[in-house]
Amino acid sequence: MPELPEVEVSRQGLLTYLTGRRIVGAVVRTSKLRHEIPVGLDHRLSGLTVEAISRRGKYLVFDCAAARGGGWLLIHLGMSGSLRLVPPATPAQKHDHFDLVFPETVLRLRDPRRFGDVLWQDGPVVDCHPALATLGVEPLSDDFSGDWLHAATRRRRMPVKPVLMDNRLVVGIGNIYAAESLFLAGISPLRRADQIDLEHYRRLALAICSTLRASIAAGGSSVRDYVHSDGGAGCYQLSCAVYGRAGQPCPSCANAVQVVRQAGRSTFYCSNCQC
DNA sequence: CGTTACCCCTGGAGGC
DNA sequence: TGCCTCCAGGGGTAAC
Repeated sequence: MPELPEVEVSRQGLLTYLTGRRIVGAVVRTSKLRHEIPVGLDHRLSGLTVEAISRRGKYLVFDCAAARGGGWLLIHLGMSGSLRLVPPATPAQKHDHFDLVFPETVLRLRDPRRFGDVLWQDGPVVDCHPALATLGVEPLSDDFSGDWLHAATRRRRMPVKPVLMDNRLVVGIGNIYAAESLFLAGISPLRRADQIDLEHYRRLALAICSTLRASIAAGGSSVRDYVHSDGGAGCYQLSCAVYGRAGQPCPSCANAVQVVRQAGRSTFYCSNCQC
């Protein structure tokens, strides 16, 4: 579920329901996800108001009266995390690790693999939190471009695909969108990052932006349902050109889509269209 | 410094 | 039916 577009659409879905709402408590059922959930978080959150919800990379960032003595709640969904709004007193199920409780609704985090995170940053500044401090550029911001990408990869001898997934460089690009963007740009995922020229990086940056934006636009309705309590019904499937399609015809040239292993992850691509 | 190998954790799919 | 292996949209760390 969660790469940048899914997190962004979740954010947009939650905005309407939670902005301006007062937190009455939190429930921690599993203390350790990727990191330990801070002790006393329930007490710290109680009485604070959610003033805004933003996103940094794949983190959801809840502004809990940060400028007025509160702080920031950070939620990362890892590989298998999901958020739902459920009615108060809805029984928790297996893997429901954390609740943010409001008078009229509960934001519930479910995460079977527990690669997600619930973190807290006290005070007015969120960027100093260790989880955010080393993050790279937002791919949908003005700071991101082909020229920037080209300059930032001059000493990167790794294949371009794992470089795209390095969140110290660019955030939010996971295994799916790395593959899809490289396909759209006609660049092989095996190419060394430092051997790709400026023109191709300009194509790649445009491909990344359009892929992410299209996914945000397309994901809207389904992830909004996902955020609501009716999760499960009508699971939305993103239509991919190459990801997950090993052996199937490339949508452009009909050659079989290839799959290889890079840095422990599957990489899908068309060896005819991408070079 | 850049790069690799491995670890964290559960569940689903498919082979036998 | 069970047991086994492999795979999964993320990310951190130790070691070379």
